[in-house]
Amino acid sequence: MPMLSKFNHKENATVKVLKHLYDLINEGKLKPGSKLPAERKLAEELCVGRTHVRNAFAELEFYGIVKTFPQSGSVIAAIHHNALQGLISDIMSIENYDFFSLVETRLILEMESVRLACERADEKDIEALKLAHKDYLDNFHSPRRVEKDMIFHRVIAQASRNDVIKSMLLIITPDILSHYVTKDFCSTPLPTDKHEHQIIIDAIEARSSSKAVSAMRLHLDRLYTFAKQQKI
Amino acid sequence: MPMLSKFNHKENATVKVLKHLYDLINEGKLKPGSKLPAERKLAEELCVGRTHVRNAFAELEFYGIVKTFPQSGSVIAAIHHNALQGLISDIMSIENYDFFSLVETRLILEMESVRLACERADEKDIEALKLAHKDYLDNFHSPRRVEKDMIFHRVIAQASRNDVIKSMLLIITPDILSHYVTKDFCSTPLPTDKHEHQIIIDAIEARSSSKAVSAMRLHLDRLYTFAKQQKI
DNA sequence: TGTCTTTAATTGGTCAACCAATAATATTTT
DNA sequence: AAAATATTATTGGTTGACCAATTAAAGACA
Repeated sequence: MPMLSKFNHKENATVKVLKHLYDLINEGKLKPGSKLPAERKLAEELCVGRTHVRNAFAELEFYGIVKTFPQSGSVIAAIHHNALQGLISDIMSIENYDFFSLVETRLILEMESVRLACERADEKDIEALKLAHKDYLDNFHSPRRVEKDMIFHRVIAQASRNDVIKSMLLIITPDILSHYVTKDFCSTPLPTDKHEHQIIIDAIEARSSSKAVSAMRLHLDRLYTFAKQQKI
Repeated sequence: MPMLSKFNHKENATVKVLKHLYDLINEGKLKPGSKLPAERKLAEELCVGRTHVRNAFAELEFYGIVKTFPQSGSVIAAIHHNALQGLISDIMSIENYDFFSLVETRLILEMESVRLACERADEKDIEALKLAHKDYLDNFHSPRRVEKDMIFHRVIAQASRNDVIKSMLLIITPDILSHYVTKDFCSTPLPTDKHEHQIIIDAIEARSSSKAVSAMRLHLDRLYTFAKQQKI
């Protein structure tokens, strides 16, 4: 049950608020760039607790279309009402993601991550990478292997010097993990994994981004194929 | 002030809870996979309101490392304590992202988005794309142009059939927008933008992913260059 | 009349009490 | 003694009240 949204949308109270804001925009009662109703007022009008209103506002703020000022109020982004409605609509429709999309996205981000790492990694990064790989090898036959692999990839993301990509991987990787422990994927370690990690390290050290990217693709190919056939 | 984290980290009460959990794991008092302390208990121990504890738990749940069960308690992910600490540490360190990383990530996601759209878009998607472009052209000399452009790109993301990428773009695009309205970027429309959109549409319709990707790169090149020189 | 000061109302942020569901314990029954 | 049942305690979820800061309004003064 992977989520990219902070809130569980089974709780309809929050989406009720979002829907109401959507309607207010639709009716022209809430102009883009203007202050939106006070939390208490909205809560009373919709007969929901103020907590839910605050949750809705927080989610909108997360997506950058609302800015809340303490003891003053909240304002909605000054973009056209059609765009606003589209954004809110998208936010409400955010639910659980399918496994394949998660894996596909991870593949993309990991490939870009390692490509950037080739350009930007310094000696310290490469040292950390080698250490993470050693740690991975030491735990190769233990259940910790999966987590050590995760750490290995996080070190690469760190070396990419792009905190946005790093955070995005941070978000989706645990979701993927929880998915394939239930599907009993990766229960037995493959010896090829050892070499694949080493190839990636060598490519980064040699600053060969093409080699690093293709090595990363190969490394994640089994997961990708697995996700693809799960989809069907 | 772009954030990828739902919570404002200026409020130190929440990070105080995260730090405490980190310490508990460090001291071995909180074992991976076990139940973590009750919200009330933590709140009292740390002399903070339960709201802050709940915020911390919600953030950890967002990143998939805790799961909360109503009227029962919350459990922490059953991964090795080193990995857990790394995740919590990363979460706490999430702050504002630099503009360049945001733009770089957007470029990556947009290119992949349009590549997938070439493979997966159906007639309905292409129709919506043409409509969005027409809408863009109609507002080319109005301040709405920026939002219409945003919608155009969202239609592409929709056609990519990858909701994870779509959501990620949804998160970072408003941040980028707010950045370059303050920097007075894109204040005057460039005629080339019109043709660039059209080239992308044609490439998608012709299922030519290489053309579509390079067209997208070209389309975002001005923004990318702008972000690059802002970085210095 | 116009400006400054003071006061009252409104706002988001925080907290503590309450609710229903769960888990643990005590009690009864077989 | 063991199992089933009833009771109590604990849990996350929710609500309403309170707090300090801000804003709007009213009043005083020039």
